[in-house]
Amino acid sequence: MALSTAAPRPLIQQQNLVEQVADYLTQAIIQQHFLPGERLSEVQLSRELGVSRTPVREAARLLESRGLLISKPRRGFFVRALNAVELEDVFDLRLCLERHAIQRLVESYNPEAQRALKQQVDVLCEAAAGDDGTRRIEEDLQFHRLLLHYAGNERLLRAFDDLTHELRLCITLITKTHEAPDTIATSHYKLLDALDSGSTDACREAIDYHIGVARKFVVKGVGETGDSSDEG
Amino acid sequence: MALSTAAPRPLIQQQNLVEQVADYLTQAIIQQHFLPGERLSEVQLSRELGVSRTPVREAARLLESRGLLISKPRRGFFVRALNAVELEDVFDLRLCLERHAIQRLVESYNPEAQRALKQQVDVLCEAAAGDDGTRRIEEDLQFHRLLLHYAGNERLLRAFDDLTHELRLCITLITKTHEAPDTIATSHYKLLDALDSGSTDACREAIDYHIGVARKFVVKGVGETGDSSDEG
DNA sequence: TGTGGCAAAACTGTCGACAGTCGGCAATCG
DNA sequence: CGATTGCCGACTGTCGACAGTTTTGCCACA
Repeated sequence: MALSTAAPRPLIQQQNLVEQVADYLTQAIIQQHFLPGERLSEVQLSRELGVSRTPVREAARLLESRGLLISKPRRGFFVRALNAVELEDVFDLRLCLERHAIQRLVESYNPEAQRALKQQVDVLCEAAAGDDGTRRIEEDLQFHRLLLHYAGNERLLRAFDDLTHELRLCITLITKTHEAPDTIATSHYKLLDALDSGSTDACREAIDYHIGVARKFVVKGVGETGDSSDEG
Repeated sequence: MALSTAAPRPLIQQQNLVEQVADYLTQAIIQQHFLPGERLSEVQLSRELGVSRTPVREAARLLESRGLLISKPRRGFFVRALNAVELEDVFDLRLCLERHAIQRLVESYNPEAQRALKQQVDVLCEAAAGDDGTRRIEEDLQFHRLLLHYAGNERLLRAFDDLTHELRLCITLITKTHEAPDTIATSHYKLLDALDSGSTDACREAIDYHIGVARKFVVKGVGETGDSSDEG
């Protein structure tokens, strides 16, 4: 939210039906009101939301491009189900992006970035102490988003945002396996320390460890629930 | 091409209008039939292609998600114009992805991958000797796509494919500044040699050099034409 | 009781139409 | 003569409808 990239958008914008439907669907999927692999009926949704099928279709296409839905021709849209391999790939790509970002960032580290990141870690720690698991994840992601932002490559940030959509696909799972508050705190402060040190090696080591831990927790969680999907 | 502009009847074989329109638009944009920043009228396009606005809209949304078009609410779709900074970001992300891929690949390098890559370099060299600039680029990209493919991370490959769409946005520009055939050949063989050596450092050095050269050529080309776009 | 096939229902892909909105042009006012 | 306001055309966002396809439900038959 706070990441306004100098976008001079209209101050008052009536939100499209498409965006509203997309938000609704996204939340419904994240909160597992639609289970992985479940089919979404356009007509049923449009009746439910009181709009025509057109905005529903366009919203569904949008979510498909974000990796939340999968469309099969003449069959409709299905909630995407990530299996263990796909989730491993997601974390591998995340590692790839964040390694790059933190190394770019350490080259141009400045007080503004330092302050913003530190503040976000504080917010995150506060959230981590609370009960809202979803908020904990979101603040965590927001920290990493800031990291990517201050790396100074908008395209890199977009790639990361695309990834996080898929991460949110199993957010309820993550909330259950998320680390303890103190672990989160120390883990993120280590990243800040590495940045402060100015050492690219230290940064790389810190981000590798950080993402490695997250990966281990989440992938293990998926393995336990046996969440997988075959499509034919 | 496949979509004639005013054919009498079976304009389009009944498969998937959205994909066909998307292909048509993609080709038209790549071949600069629609110039960067140009506005695309839904009604005009639908009349031109002999379909209704619905498939056109969905195809345009698809191309928007690929970064080829930009939509402004109530204004329509515009051909995306990459400025120098955005193009630098694209190449920076490409470097990020390919560095990661080649280091993953060197860990699991096998004869199959080796053979496929070598064969593609041969194809590329053959294309490089010819006159078709677009094919040269496509074979080049195909080599790198294979590289990502054999790295064994499907999600990484998808991120790369997303990037290449944006690269194709200025493909006519790239054809003009593309390296000489012999440069291309030696450059790609160096990558193969690095992989054969099994050294991660050598691989990283090779890919850094490789992408650095490409970046320099393309960004310079954009700078010369002064291609930029501001949006309000 | 289990199976195969047929008919009905439901759904997606596509279409044309309507209404609200945006940008440009001209008439009006200072 | 320049700035402002109201109007007009064009276009997008949204809708309901139709046609072809897929799924479902049922019944006959082994």
